[in-house]
Amino acid sequence: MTKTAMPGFSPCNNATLRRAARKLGRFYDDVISPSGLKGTQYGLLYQIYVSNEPAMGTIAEAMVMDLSALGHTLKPLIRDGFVEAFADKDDRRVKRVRLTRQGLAKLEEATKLWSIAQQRFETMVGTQRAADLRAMLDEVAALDYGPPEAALPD
Amino acid sequence: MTKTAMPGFSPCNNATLRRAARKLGRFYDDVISPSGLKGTQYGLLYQIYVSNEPAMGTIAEAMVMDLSALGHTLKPLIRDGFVEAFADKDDRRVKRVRLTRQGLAKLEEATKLWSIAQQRFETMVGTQRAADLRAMLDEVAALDYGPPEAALPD
DNA sequence: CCCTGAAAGTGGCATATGCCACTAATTAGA
DNA sequence: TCTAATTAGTGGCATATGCCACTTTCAGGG
Repeated sequence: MTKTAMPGFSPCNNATLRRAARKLGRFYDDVISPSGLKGTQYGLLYQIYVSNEPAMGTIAEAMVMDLSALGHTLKPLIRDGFVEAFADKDDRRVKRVRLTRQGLAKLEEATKLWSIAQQRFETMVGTQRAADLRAMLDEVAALDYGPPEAALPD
Repeated sequence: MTKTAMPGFSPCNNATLRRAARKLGRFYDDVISPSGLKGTQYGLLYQIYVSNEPAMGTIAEAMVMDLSALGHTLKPLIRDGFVEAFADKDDRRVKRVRLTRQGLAKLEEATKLWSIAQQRFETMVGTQRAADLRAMLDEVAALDYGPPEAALPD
């Protein structure tokens, strides 16, 4: 087996994770594309859908995403009328978001496609192994890479 | 435990993978940042380093990355003098790349930082579990999501 | 040797993500 | 109550990634 025939096989956990993310992302994107949404956008609409008119910070936290990055990612979805934002009534600093009627319709349309991708993937790696993988990834996403220095209790 | 205290827990393999990639990416980025490189750039320099004056297409394949995306990502590294490109002598369509003296020095500098991140991560999740995770991710990156339609043999 | 089709990159355009510097709105204090 | 510190977002800037339309080279078939 020539080394050029296989992936990079770097021992770096980060590089390996990104490599897999690129590949899987393209797969989901391809399958979901007929809806006009990217995989990431589908995930964002879904997160908003399952939340209760969440504040931006809440979504960012749930998605383990930078708040400003979320704001950027949200723009095209708002521009296309799938999501609408409004100020919180008790704290005007807080901006909440919700799906529009179109957004909900688009989410439902995309969910059918997502199911195909999801199922195809799970058929290939096995439902149980996929669940194990997600569990491991959830753990990674929840890790607390303690503060670089200081910030110790008391 | 309030639900806002944990990640989104989406059943979507793609969303879960991206979520973990964002978190881990930031961790490695933070630790490697003193070198001035991002985690992705470190990975790219490393890949070039372990290859033999690879053609762009070869790197793209090894990293399971789009060729044009690789070209874009390579620009800042060439601009900063860490990588240099040159045409293949037998096929002028092919562009090969290699690390410059500075690039090699920067890679060595960054590798020390990378080791810290790598070790901190593995201490948290366990060396064996990290290896298992990478194996699973390498498998995902190597999957063949057969052609959408047609393209069947004969 | 000329023409056609495949192969390798480039550039433009759009989304994905982060960090940093700021602004606006709240809350904690004196 | 007026001010300092904190919290939630925004905008700008830079990298990360992809897709598509081209341009340049090669490899073949006549």
